[in-house]
Amino acid sequence: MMMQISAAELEVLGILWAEPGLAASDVHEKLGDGKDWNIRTVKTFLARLVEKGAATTREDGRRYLYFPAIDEAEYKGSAAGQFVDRVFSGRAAPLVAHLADTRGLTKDDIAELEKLLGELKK
Amino acid sequence: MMMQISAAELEVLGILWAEPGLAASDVHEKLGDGKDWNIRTVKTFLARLVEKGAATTREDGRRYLYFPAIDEAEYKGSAAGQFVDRVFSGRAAPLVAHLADTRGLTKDDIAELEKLLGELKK
DNA sequence: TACTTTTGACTACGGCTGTGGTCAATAGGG
DNA sequence: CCCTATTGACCACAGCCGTAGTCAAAAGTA
Repeated sequence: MMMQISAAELEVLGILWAEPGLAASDVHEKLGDGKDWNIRTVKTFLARLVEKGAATTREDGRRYLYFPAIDEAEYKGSAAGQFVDRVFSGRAAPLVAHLADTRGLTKDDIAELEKLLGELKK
Repeated sequence: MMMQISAAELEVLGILWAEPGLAASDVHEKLGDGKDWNIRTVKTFLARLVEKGAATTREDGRRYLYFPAIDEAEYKGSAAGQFVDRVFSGRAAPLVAHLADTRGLTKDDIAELEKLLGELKK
């Protein structure tokens, strides 16, 4: 059973995956445009990630530096699995079909998927 | 902005998509093996789906028959979109790659995806 | 008719979530 | 040296979620 990480927490964890060892204020600054969370909100999410075992801290003087404690690829794979199970009864193809249908896939997406399929067939 | 439907509610809604016009007790009976929810729990989910506008009712004597009020394909497409945005920055290919990686794709999946890609390229 | 079952309506309740406030200690600026 | 800004620790609070319980009316059953 995979750790339960909320959307907001994942946003924060994503920043740590991209750049481990940030302080809370750094994470706050690196948030995307849409997310104008209060610094305390960011700290709450960091604290919850630590509680959940998804991140760890190292003391750095008066503050903490935060590091991811779970593997990005592993987490994403598991999340993807849960999602297809939940919504698409475990079938990957309908998922891609729906994506293609509602938002379209770029030429790049298609090329990348083809390459991937080529490798999988071996 | 898509309706927010929880995992448990979606399970119930899935039953209504497969067979619209069921009563609460019918839905209860049709639940998969793992889900041995109390009938009252099922009724709570049905009521919440109605509150959220994801299902509607028709009176049938003393009870209600429940019908989905949102389109299955549309919902799934939107859910898939939100998921890839949230976890994979909107890229479909890495999602499939992770699925392949952590759980493997069946020969059927691969064949289906290839067919799909063939159509998309046209 | 008297009892049991089913149904909808309403209520409960602890955990998770998003959002941030309060407080006290400390570090840095003037 | 004093004031302000920053930081962690702790707290709050409403809304959603999973999981039902209670109650009263109605339907079915002996």
